[in-house]
Parts: sequence; structure tokens; C-alpha cells
Amino acid sequence: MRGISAKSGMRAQAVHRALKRAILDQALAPGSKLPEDSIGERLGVSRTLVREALVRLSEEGLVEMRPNKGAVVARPSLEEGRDLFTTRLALERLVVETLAGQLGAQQEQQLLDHIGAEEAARGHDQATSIRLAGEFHTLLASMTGNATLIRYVNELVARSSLILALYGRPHSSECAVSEHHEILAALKAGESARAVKLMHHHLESITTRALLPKEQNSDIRDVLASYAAAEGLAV
Amino acid sequence: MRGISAKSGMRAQAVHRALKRAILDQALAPGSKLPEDSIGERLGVSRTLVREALVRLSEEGLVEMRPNKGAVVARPSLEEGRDLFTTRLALERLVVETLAGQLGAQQEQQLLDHIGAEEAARGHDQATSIRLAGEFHTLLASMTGNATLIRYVNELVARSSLILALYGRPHSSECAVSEHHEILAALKAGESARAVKLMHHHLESITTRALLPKEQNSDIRDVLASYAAAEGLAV
DNA sequence: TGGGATTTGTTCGTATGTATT
DNA sequence: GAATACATACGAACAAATCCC
Repeated sequence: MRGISAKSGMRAQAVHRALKRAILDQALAPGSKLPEDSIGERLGVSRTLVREALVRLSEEGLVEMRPNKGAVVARPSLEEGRDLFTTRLALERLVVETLAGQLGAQQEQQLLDHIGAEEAARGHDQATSIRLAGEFHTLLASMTGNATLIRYVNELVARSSLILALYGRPHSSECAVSEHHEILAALKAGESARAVKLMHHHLESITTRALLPKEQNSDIRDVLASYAAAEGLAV
Repeated sequence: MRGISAKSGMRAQAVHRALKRAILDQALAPGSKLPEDSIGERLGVSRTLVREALVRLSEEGLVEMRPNKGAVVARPSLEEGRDLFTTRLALERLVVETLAGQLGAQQEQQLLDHIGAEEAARGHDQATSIRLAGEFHTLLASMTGNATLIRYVNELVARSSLILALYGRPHSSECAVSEHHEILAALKAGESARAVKLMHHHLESITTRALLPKEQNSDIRDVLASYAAAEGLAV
């Protein structure tokens, strides 16, 4: 139960990474309270450092800080989820456009290895599967060398896992590995437009798989609308 | 010389806004040191709150925090500048695609008014001119209603002003107002592709106006390369 | 190199605000 | 609605690193 040990000035970042990891692993589910005191006690640092980490996380959209009421793991709405994936697509489109036909042999191998790891984890290790699926996208982004782009894609991939945790269907991330393979093939072939199209399809299928439940818990008036129409009632 | 006065839990954000404004107004130039103590003294708060604001600003890319060495206003490199504009274009492309043919009468008027203000400020109020030019883009983004997109466009527009402060030619933002007008016209007409093309051209002209000086202050070896080639020397 | 001045890193106490009974 | 318990907001002070002469 030793706390964080690192040289001066680095511990806040360690706290940040620990919390981020816990959130992405869903050890801390969306909505979970994040009391500065108990976190600090658990990690062996004072509340100040926990606070700094929470501020960082809130800037990244993983944590929501409610003034005077403490921080909680963010619980993005369905609409925020859809907007997030829309934005993510715009950025990942830039990623594949940048990378098409530009990958070095070493990079191609790295991506192949990654996809291999995804296949290896498929089926029997759900948590790893999910993590690797996200990391494929951040790995691609990192190969652009565009710092801003990398940072935003990382952020959105992280937040995507919150969305999937809230609204995703169980076992919904399994079918994506082959799509990763197709994207890589298009990039290697330098077929930019096809890579964009594949990425579009890939992200869209994630979105709809995850966000389709929209119908289920929407406003009762919307739910009833179709029944009314079927009965020749209302509008 | 009164300090910040606001209710509990809001003062850190007030510090954040004050510093951000000072940076964007170039009252604090890129590279300026940001000592926690003197800032706190000037704003009437303790270092704790200044620190929180600095952390926020560093997450936004406006401030660079060097461990044990204090924070400074960010000084993005030319390469970071180019990457930033590339990313910005990908996002603003999404903005105009989302908005084309979808603007309400009220929104069109708001944009027209804004462009009017830009024209009014042109020539005699450089600082206002620059600020309004950026705000046109954030105003457009805000009309999408996409929170993630809004946040990133805001961030990149803010950081763009750092780039322009560092590498932009003086008086370089003057010719942009008419381009804003053209973009609005394309959006009103619902001509999505044309709006995208105009936005592309608009941002690219800003980029090249600003980032062309690359040649001037680059590595001396690069500078000499063209002379060497002209003289049939080296490679 | 060395040592004092300055600035950052961190802890913790008190005040203030929120939730609960 | 008041009292209590608990969490956050903020600041003062100490420790450690850096800078400067």
C-alpha cells in the first residue's frame, strides 16, 4: 500500500495517470464520486496534488468538476456522445489522409503487430480488447507527428470509452479488428479516399452500435409518436 | 488595484480568464514568464488559485509549465504552427459542412453584424481587428451546437493568435473580412462544397502569410542550401 | 564553486459550503 | 429548519529546486 514515489514535480502527473487509467479501465465508472481526500490517502499524496490532477482531467473531459460539490467521473449525454464521434471522425479523417501512402516499413510492421495483439486478445480478454481497439487509433494518430492532432485524438478516444461504457452494447467491440486490417491495407496501398471511407464506416458502426439505444430511453412523447401514427392518432 | 471579487469556487476561473485575455491581447507576449507570486499579488489571490489557472492554460496549450522552472506563455514552433493550422482546417471543415444550408435567419443576421463590426474596426484598431477575426470562427463553431467541436475550435483559434504574434507579418489580418463574407454567402446558399473550399483557402492564406517567413529564420544550413545549389556547390 | 535570494512544490489548517437527519 | 457531518475552497508556511552574483 505504498503511495506514489517519484521525484519532485512529477507526482501530480503520476496521480493524473493513475486516475485516468482507473477511469479508462472502468474501475471508476461514469458518475463515480472522486473525493480528494480518500484518493489522496489511497495514493499517498495530499489533496493539493489530487486537485491538480482532477483539474487536468476535467480539462480533458473525463471528469466533471461541480463547484463546491466535488468531482465525478464524467457522464456524457447521448447527444454529447454523437457530437464527440462526429468530431472524432473529422480528425481521424485527417489522420488517414496524412498517412495514406506515407507509412514506413517499420510503422507498417508496428501496426500489424498491434492488430495481431488485438486478435490475440479477442474473445477471452474483454478489457484488453477494448483498450487495444482504442490504442489502434491513437497509434495511427501518433504516426502523423502532428502534436495537436495526436493530443485531440487521444482525448477523444479516451472519452469514447466513457460513451461506450454508458451506452455501448456488451461485446460490441469484437467485430472491429478486421476493419482495422482493412484500413491498414488501404493506407499501405496509398488509397487515401478508400482509407477515409473505411474509417468513416468504422467509426459510424461503432457509433450506431453504441448509440442506437437512443430510442429506448428517449422522451415518452417520441416513443408514443410512432404508436399514435400507427393508430391514426395525433400527427 | 482591487483584486478579483467573486463568490467562492469561481475565483480560479476568474484568474484563468484574466490571464487568458492578457495572453490573447498580447499584453503577455509568448515566452513571458508567469511567476505565481506576482500574478497572485496583482490579482489579489493566493498562489493556489494562480497555479490552478496555469494548469488549465497549459492544458489548453497557451502556457508551458516547466517543472521547477515556472510557467511561461507558450512559444509554439513553426512546425507546431503548421500542424495546428492543418488540424484547425479539419475541424473548421466540419463546422461549415454542418452549417451549410442550416443557418437560421437570426444566426445569419448575427454573422452579418459581426462582419460589420470587423469592417468597422478595420484599419484603425488593429487589436480589435485581430480579436474579431478570430471570433468570427468561434462564432461559427458555436452555431453547430457541437460542444466538443466548439471547445477545440476555440482552443485552436486562441493558439493561432500566439502563432500570428510570433510569426505573422504585421497588418496581415486585414484582407480577411471579405473572405468571411464569402463564406457566409456560401453557407446561406447551402453550397457546402464551396464553403469548404473557401474556408480552406481562407485558412491557408492565413497560414502562408504567417508561416512563410520560415525561410528567413530557419537553420543556417537550410538558408545556405539554396545559395550552394545556385553556385553548383554541395548537394 | 558556493551561497544567498527567489521561485516552485507540497502539506495541512481553517473557513465555507453542501448534504443529511 | 437546525444541527451535524462531511467535502471542498483557499491560504499560510515549510521544503526543495533553481537562479544569480
